[in-house]
Amino acid sequence: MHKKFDSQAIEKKWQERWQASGLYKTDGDSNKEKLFVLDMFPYPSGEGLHVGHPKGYIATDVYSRFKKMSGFEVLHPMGWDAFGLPAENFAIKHKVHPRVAVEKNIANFKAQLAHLGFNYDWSREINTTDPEYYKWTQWIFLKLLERDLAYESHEPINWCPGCQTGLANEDLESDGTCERCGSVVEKKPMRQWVLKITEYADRMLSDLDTLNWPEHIKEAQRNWIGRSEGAEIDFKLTNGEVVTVFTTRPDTLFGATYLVLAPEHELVRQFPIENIDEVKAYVEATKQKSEIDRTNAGKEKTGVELKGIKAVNPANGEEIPVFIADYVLAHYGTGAIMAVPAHDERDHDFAHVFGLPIKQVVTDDDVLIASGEFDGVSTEDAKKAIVEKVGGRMTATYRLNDWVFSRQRYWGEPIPVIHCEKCGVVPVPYEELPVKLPEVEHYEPTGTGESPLATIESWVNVSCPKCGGPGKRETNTMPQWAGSSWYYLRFIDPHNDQALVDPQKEKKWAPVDVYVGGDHAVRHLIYARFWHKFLYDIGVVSTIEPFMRLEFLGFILAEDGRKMSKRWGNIINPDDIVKQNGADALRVYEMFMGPFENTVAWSTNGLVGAQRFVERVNGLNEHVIDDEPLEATRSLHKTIRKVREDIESFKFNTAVSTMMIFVNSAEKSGLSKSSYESFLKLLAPFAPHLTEELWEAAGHVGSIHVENYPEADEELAKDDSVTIGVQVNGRSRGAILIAVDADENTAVEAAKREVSVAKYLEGASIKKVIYVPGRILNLII
RNA sequence: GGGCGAGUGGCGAAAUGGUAGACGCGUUAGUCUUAGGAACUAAUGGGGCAACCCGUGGAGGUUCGAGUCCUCUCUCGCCCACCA
Repeated sequence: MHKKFDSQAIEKKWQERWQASGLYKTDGDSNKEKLFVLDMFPYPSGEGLHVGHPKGYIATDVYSRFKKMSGFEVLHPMGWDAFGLPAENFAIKHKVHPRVAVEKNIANFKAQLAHLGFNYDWSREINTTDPEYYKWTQWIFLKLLERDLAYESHEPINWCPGCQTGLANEDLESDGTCERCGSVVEKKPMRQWVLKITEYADRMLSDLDTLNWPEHIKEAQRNWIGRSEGAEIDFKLTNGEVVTVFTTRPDTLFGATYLVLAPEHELVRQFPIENIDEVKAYVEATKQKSEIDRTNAGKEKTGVELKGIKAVNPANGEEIPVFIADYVLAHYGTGAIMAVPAHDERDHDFAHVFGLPIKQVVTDDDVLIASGEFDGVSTEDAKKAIVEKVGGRMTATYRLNDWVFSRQRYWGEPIPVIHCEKCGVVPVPYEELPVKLPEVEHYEPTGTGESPLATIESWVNVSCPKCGGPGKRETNTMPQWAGSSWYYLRFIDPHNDQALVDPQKEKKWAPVDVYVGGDHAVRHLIYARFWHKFLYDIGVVSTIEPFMRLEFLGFILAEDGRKMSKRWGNIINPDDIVKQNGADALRVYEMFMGPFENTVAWSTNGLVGAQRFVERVNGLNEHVIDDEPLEATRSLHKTIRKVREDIESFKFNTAVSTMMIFVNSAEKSGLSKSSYESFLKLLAPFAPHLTEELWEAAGHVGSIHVENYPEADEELAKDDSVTIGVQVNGRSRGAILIAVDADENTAVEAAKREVSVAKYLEGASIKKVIYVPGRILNLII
């Protein structure tokens, strides 16, 4: 029977009691086995939550409640990733301090989350914009600087004219536009701070194997790091210089008929070149081009020959021409290539435009020809041999570039260094951290490539910590990804002002055991892994990886199949659902919608279905009887077994459906009080409010959420008879009900008695019997 | 162009190689009603009066038996991409 109930009253009652009793506080001194369950913490936007946001939070809530009830001490915290452009842009538009806007947004988010009954330990709440927090973000930067993993560079970087700030490669869409504002990103030479993430490329790649992550996320990371095995080969030039090229195909060296340098290549500036004006013009023209224009694969190849200079092919001594062309990228490999038009499509196109020789050196069978002593050698064997012969080096290169780490915006962590005329870059002494963001009149970017901080002279002008002379503070700030690259560690020890994290506590809680989120397959996870490995190297953390298991979630679309957005007016606020249908119904529905990793459209009808289920549970005590039939006991224990397995593997949809099946059958058969209470415990992680209420109504004093999660009794879960399908010649012809342990003869005899089967057996002899007990009987006639 | 996934009813989806479509939504019929977008009962992949036949994107294959394994192919999604 459905039994409606006042969900709002029940939810309010228990949410208040839980908070008052500190039920969800993590015990840092517990002797229980630890488990760190973490959500990707949200950016508290002004829009508030829509019903899609809590999906992951519900999952971690179910999982951590389940684990707590299974005897684990669970660390399950929440915090705010609150630096970044949206807050700043909001502040500019509405003329309020970003801090004020962020505080307001956080209060709103927190209230929305509270209505869903999550079991977060709020005493560990963190906020990346809190100076006590970003003190340690700055501390990490100084440590990186100490180890030469942070450096200043003047190379051209991505500049977004819309946001008026430099960006990392990771912040660009694949079409070369800014992921925030959609502007076409330009290349602009400017001073910036860069982190040597490439130093960790190999470790980030190989340690992926140690992680329990979805394969497609690992693959996305491998793609992003983009390791290519190949060789560096030196080409001598006729003017005495040497150009080093990177190639993955050293076996084709004999087919290299010209050399191409990136227009930005440093040697280009140093050559005495006959057609220097033409070359300069081309270099200039390249600078003007956006990344999109330059990397558009379909367009005709352009370039300029460096006249008066030839290169010598080290394989055969041939003199070959040298070009600059924009299809060669300065920041990949060595910024120079040997061109093999016969075996590379791009080189072929270029050779075609410039009328250069095309020399085939590999057959269709991957065997070398026209390669002197290497003729007949396989490409695989030739690679090493040729590199050795010409004195090259086998090496690897990466698509990944160092991390452009400065932003010319206000709302971020100040980079804690001081520029001194005498001493150069001087780190702010550790004891002076945090370098707090000063108050400013205007947060608008200056547009000059300088941060708004540069306009506050009283803040900028300081004395050099080293020599005491006049110095200027660094006015660039860190990117939004900084604070989120280590926040999981702060949850372990959120109020420590002496260390980033206490080593004892770190050993107890790290790493994150289960990490849940979506949307950040590459950036956040790459950056966080990089910082974690660095923190490992300097002894702050004890594990080589931060997140052992990752569960990637699929989003919830609006009912119309589009993304929920203000623009489409299709946003559903969880507060409204909580009011109309109840938090438990919302939670059950979001877990039931489909596989956790699937993106599924919201369905109000589906939600009502979940609500009906919750209401049936509310009426289930009316079916409690003194002696339940064996069938009901069996059903309970099978349900327990399945629900436990499903929660463990994040298959929440089938966990819910299993419980639905149980309720359906228990309503018909009746169930004992003990089975009823076991079921309440089983459902408690999904519907914490109602189960708590029913638990109390059943006469219990303590919370259901500290009860032991039910365990299946395998003996009681066993069926004694089972229906199995019967096939004749592999086609289904009926079914028989037999004992689970029935032998083959019994099964065959039962099949012969079954009318629907028997008619196929008439006048035929059984040649072969395939009998899989409990599964299938197949008779071959 | 390269890589990784995924294709099952009207919809979200289940299914250690063993009666495909559990569970939920929707739909249909009925019951009860102070007529409501409530609840309950039953039916619900397609075709056929029926016995039966056909069905997991398509074509082959392995197997007593294939949604599941193998080969080829089509479509969609995601990631990377003038990356040498």
